[in-house]
Amino acid sequence: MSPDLTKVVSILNDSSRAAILDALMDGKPHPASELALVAKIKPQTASFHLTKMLDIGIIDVERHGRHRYYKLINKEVAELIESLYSVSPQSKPKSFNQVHEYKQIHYARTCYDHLAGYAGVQVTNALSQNGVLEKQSLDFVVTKSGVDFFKSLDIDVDLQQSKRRSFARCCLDWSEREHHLAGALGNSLLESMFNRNWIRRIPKTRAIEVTVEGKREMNELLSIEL
Amino acid sequence: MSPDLTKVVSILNDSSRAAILDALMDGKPHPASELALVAKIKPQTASFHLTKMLDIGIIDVERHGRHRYYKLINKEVAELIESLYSVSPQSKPKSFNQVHEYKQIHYARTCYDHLAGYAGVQVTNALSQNGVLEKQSLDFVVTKSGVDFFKSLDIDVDLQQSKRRSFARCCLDWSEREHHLAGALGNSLLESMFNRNWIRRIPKTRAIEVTVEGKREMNELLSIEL
DNA sequence: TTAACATTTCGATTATCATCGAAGTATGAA
DNA sequence: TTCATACTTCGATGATAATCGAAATGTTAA
Repeated sequence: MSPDLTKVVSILNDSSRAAILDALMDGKPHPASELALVAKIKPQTASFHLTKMLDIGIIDVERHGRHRYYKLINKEVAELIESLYSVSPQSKPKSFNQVHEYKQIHYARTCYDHLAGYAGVQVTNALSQNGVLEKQSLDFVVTKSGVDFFKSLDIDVDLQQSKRRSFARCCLDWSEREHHLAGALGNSLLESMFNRNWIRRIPKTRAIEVTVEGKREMNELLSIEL
Repeated sequence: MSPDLTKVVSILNDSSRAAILDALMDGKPHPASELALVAKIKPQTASFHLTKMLDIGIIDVERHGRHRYYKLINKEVAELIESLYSVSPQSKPKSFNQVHEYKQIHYARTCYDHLAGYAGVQVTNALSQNGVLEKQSLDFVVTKSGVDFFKSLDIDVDLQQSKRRSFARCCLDWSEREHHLAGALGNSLLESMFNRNWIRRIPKTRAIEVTVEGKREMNELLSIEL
């Protein structure tokens, strides 16, 4: 069951909540105090917004000791928000620092639990061009040779396919306005890239940097220039 | 220059404005009094909303005598609104009458100045399958044989292509969640279908009905069952 | 137990905004 | 001119909602 658009739209209509959701777009749990900080509001106000978002069912809480960790309820919500942003470009950044962040987040970032941004779209397109994936409506299917490709990255395609969650969805990238790979396969690929030290999280943001090693390996494997 | 998402979102967040915009989605000019009527608000209130939408630049006015005709400023805005609706299904209709309207509008409607809904998507898909169009990212290109096909409907592809406005865009259909044909070519096709009496406007709505003649001809031409 | 901390609930304040009555402007008709 | 119509502007009202101080709850650490 997908979330109600009008509710999500009214939630997104407030700048504090938009900031909170942006922080949650990495798919990981964040404590309430941190979310208050990024939205530049007092903890009470953040709590007010968080219960509101809990009520309409787009986020979830886990209690650990005196902390409460909030996260997006599922990847459908992440994709809905991502696609809402993709329909129109966001406002231009102002300060020097903003320009830097803007570049980072456009280059590579996590979208829920898979890779997005320029790098995410480049990788996805390369996988299509090299005959690993084939786009089929709004999903990808893995080709025969694709199974071997993923095996070389320690990803068991059959295992991923058997999981309950959707396997290999197209997710609309707001910065590139093209599709990138999402779903269980997209997540496995992201994890594999972390394990191989091809990519690294940039602290305090959901931006990602591609290591020198990662650029070399991916150039060799997929003929892409990152 | 595409409209600012956050502004459009905040505009769409009000039910009166949503009703007005829905009425304007047929791309044609409507007098202010009519818009007040469909939104079930007093003329002053409608005027308030209309000036607001004028300010952010998503609608336009034409004065004819004592009337003022409002319309969407361009098809980009129509497509933005259409795609905002497509990311999540709208609420279920209640009354018998609503169910009827719901069915009509899902079956076929105008989206700005091209054909949308089940019929619109069917026609677009058939054009792809019959080798008339090819999807290329978020646009369509007309094949060699496609040029002849359109000529048989009195549409000069070269002429349409030379126009300033975008030629053959993919527009995301909110009811079918698939792409249909938009742009100058989509508009020409709609006009041609009206001229041939294949389709007809259903008064007071932006719903469209396909005539018996239209069903027969399109079945013959494109092998689709409408 | 006590103190510090994370978070929420409550209550008050303030800001924003949709709504509509009343009055004003412009146009067309008689 | 005079009246009706279409629409807008102005001003008041009421509803909604974001914000935060104060106080309460619960949790950890000493």
